[in-house]
Amino acid sequence: MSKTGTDLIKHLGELAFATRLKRLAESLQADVGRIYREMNVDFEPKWFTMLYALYHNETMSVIELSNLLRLTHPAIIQFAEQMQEKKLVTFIKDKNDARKKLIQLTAKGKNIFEGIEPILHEIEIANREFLRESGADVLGVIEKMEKQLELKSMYKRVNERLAKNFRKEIEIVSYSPKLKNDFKRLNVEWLKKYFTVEPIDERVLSNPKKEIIDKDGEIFFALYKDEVIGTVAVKKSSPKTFEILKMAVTEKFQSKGIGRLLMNRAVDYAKCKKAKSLELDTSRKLEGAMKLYESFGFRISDEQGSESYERCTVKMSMDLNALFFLLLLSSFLLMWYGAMFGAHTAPAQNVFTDILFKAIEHIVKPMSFKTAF
Amino acid sequence: MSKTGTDLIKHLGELAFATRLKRLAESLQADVGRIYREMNVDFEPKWFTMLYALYHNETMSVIELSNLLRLTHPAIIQFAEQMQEKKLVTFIKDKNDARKKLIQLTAKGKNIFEGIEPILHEIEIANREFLRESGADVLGVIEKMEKQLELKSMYKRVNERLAKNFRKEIEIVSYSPKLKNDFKRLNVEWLKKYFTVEPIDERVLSNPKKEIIDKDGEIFFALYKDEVIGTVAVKKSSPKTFEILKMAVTEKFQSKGIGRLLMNRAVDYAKCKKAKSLELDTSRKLEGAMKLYESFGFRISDEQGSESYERCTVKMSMDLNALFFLLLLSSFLLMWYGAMFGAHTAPAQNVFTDILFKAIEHIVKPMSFKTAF
DNA sequence: CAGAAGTATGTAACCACTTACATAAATACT
DNA sequence: AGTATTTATGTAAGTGGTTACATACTTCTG
Repeated sequence: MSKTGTDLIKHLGELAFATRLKRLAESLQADVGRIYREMNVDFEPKWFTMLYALYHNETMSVIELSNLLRLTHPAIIQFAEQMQEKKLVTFIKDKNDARKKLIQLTAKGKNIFEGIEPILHEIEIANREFLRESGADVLGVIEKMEKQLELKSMYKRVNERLAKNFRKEIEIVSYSPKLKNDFKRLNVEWLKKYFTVEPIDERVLSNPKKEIIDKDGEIFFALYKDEVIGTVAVKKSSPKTFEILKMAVTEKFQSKGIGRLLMNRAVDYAKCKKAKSLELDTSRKLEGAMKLYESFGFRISDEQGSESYERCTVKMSMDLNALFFLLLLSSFLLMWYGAMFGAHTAPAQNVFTDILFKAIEHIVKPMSFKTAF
Repeated sequence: MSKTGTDLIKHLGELAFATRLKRLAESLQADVGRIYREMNVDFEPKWFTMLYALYHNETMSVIELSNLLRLTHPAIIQFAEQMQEKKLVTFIKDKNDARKKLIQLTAKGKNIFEGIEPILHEIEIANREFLRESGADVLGVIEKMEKQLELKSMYKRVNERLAKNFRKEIEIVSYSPKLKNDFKRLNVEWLKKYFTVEPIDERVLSNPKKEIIDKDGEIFFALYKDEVIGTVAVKKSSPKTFEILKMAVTEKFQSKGIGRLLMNRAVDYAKCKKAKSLELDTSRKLEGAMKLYESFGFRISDEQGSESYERCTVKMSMDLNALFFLLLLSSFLLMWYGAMFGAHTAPAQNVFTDILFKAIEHIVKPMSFKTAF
């Protein structure tokens, strides 16, 4: 007990920040609720925002209220029914849209609202004074926090940190015979989930040595604590072109950047082997994978219908010379902007980076590297 | 819609401050909950504080946890049972107190906690960064707000403002025959609630002219919008002493300062009639009333058992000369402290005022005015 | 040492919502 | 014009607590 004082939530600081904030908010809400109750107006505090909205808007639909009050639509329906019981609102069918139920304040409803206005006024003043006493622009800070969360939710913030830590523990290794079964297992997992294991898949997955390694290729594996969680293969498909194929990350560990680690190794391998271009087959169905490939510089070179394969294939490719040029261009742009903004890492700069990268992508995307260079 | 933008809660500013705060807190909590869920640890976020407390405290009772986590004891019991089902805690009977149920983490519970520690660490850092981005000492501001509320709750803040506004609309009038029934009605209301209407009450309440007015007395009434909501009587009980009696405020309007308004008028009346001392009868049962009388300077002069009356009576009295002296003393003290602190109305000064008044009361309370002067 | 008062736990019912799912009507897309 | 998709509402069940009340045990008081 002595280790944590008498208020654990407070003691936990940033770790229980949300809980503490909620506690404060609930204590304030409870107090306001008590005020209304003791005034014995025939009215419940939870209705207040809805009453306010209807007082200023004549009629509103359920969804409109739901959006305005940021509550789910069942909540609006429940409140509306409670208020209807007290004869504070009536329901009207929308003439133009038979689905819509319009909610409208009755005369009694308007009266109640006008009746509680003096109370509202005092609540507002009491809150204003309370906020002033706290010595900071509290509403401003809240607004800032809301905006910060809109830019990047707390979920994303924590998750990104966790993924980064996780990636540090991943080891990428090359093919060895004892990993043969993992190569097959990992690929069969997603093939079965999205498509079927076709004969050509079966041949490659069962004979990695013959089908990949012996074709001037390599297979990489992602290891996490002795567990094989991902793989990718790369092989020569023509004298100056390498193909990337059989990329797989087990479901439990997806969206954590393992694919990127594997791709990095595969592309590096091809570069070492003096590849001039890279290609791969994928499918529109595999959105995540396509985004990953695009981020590496792959562009769609040939979109087939569902003719030859059951899974309608998208061919993607990338010219490694063009990529080199692009990197050079980016570096120059980055240096220029670096000079402009100095060494700060302020948000403004990040926004600028985003715009810059978007712009680069816009220039680059329409080009077909195969023909442009 | 256009009048209120797309977020009513934000639009309402100070009026919906608590709701907005709660919304922010809940969105943060939901995000953290999602992190835990996706980590698929066999653990729910709501248990976290309890797990933390038990990890650092070996065993804790239900009430101890309830105080530390600031949750009600049924909440603790519910969480504890859920955690027991997952084999995270066990229950032990306290050897010294058979009522007590001690909650203790199992080995599995400790393991789970250690397992989520890296997640906790990232949550803490993500929150810290988030708070830093918001550009103010948010935890400090929250602490300040909590303290501000501890000093005076939002309920009290709003209520005091409302009561003040309400009192402005109260009119105090003197006796007139058409108020005769109100005098009786208001007094019968509380007499019936706390005691019974005894013959002596009945006589006074039914003959106000003869029993009060004709004894060099007066009856005052509090009016609110044509409604008679309170009354008090004052009459001469000996050549230099006046008695205050039959004070009543209808239940609906109690705790709003009406009693004080009535007492003020009654005491003023007695002063005008050159009274040297005031006296009244009341009962320990009527706590609120006794506090009011004390705040006017009345002190207990004679406490009878329940002999003569059914309601065991407390006699209170006050020497008006002594009161005058006391006021003089207070004025001097106030002047002195005014000079010391200047014209500010900072909280420090209010605290000082409190101490000062407490001190004055301590000096004054033990004195029996009847004998001291 | 009995009885009153206080404390620790247990339990039921409620509260203010939410999630998940269902259905009907409107609109978009061949 | 017919079908697929989207939108608006309805409904049941769940969630994370709370309040109110009951019961068992302990401590205080005369």
